Amino acid sequence: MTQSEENYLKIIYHLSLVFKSEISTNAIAEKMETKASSVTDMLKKLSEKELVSYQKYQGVLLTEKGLLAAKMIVRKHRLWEVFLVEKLNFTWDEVHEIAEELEHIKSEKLIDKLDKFLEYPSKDPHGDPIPDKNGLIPKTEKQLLSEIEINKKCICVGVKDSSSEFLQYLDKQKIALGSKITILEKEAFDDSMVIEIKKVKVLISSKIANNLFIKKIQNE
Amino acid sequence: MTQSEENYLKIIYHLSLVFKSEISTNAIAEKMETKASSVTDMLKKLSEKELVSYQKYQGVLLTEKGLLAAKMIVRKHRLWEVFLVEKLNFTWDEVHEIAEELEHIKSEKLIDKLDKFLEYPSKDPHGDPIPDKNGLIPKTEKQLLSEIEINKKCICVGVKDSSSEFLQYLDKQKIALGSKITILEKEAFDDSMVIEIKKVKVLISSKIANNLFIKKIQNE
DNA sequence: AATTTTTTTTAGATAACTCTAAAAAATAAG
DNA sequence: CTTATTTTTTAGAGTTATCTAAAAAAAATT
Repeated sequence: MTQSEENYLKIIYHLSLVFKSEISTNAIAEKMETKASSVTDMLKKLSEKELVSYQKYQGVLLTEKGLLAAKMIVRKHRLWEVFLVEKLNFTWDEVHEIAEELEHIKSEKLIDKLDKFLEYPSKDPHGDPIPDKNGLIPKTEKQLLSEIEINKKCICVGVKDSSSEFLQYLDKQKIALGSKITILEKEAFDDSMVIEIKKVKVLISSKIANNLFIKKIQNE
Repeated sequence: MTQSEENYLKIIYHLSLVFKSEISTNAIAEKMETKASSVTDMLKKLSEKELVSYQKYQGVLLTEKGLLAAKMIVRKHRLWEVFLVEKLNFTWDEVHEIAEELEHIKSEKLIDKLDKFLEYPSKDPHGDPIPDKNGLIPKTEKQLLSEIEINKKCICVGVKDSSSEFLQYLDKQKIALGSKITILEKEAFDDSMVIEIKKVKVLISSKIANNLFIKKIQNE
């Protein structure tokens, strides 16, 4: 499988988690930052290899085989991210691009040994789950901060947007995975909120609240 | 720089360590397992980029710029090999192919952090020196086992051939980097020798003796 | 239901890297 | 020093992945 094929598969996979039905040519083109005609060519190729089921003008779905292949790429990407942060001391906003390259290294043994070296992590530095070698993905209940009621306590478990800008903003506000957050106020007009984190009150816009995954703390 | 360009540069570099003068098109083609015509095309391209100085029919030499670029690829390759052996517990005969892929990952910061993580190793798992970030290569005096006189004691410091077959043969004979070797007998007829290693006598063919680098032990 | 707009596909072209076959240059041999 | 051999380059073609522009199909609008 070429690097390009792997990139397409991965993007189709991510899109299919959002839109449960067929993925359109244009949706793929936009994510890949390429032209629809290029996508059509690639879809034919992936279809030949039985990695996707593709009907002209109808979009694509991953086959079983394609789904597993996509999960293995995601597994590699996220394991490398853990390595970069945990072992090489990269910050969480720096690792995505490097992992985009590392995820294409072809050696199952390498990934299994890396997994062991990292002590079988279940989440990457952004809180996203790491598929195991059979493609099984650890389920975690998580909600967007924007969905939580006032006065609730919760814990930050992931980010929806993992762009450097957003991650660096979180760093600045001292919000990290594992941080405890209490919602003090909600402003209905613009959906902003005031939260308390490490004894400090912080104003959070709706855009931020819509990109931060949290888990409610039980028994509180 | 593309992966292909990097591979050519690296091979020209390795060849230029053996043949000190211009490297021929055919020599490169053989090492790259490709056709001479493909090499000619690439040499023109590398020449355009001022990575090699190339005169039609006269072979190539690396420029300063090309030499440094080649050394950086070698640096990456060898650092990744150390990582694979030291951290992921690969054996020394398994790491070459994986490092061939890893060496093309483009991030200077990654390599510097990897270097630090590995505590700035000066040699890879086969005893080859690792260029530092400026391209400086730690010099080590080493000789082939075949060049050593009878009754001398020496220490194994590297391999000339790093094919899996040779490395696995060495493993079988319990010969590793750092092993102490004493030459007990030399047979002039076929240049074979008997050595003692870990109290065991082993017959070594001339082919083996010509591919094992050793350093004489001083004061003995 | 017909028309307009959007989406998707096809057709043809380009760039990087490779190949085969033929031509040109360099080297070796008689 | 002329001829034969080897080496290297050129010319033309194939592959993969991309693009633009035009055609075809699907979806939306009047």
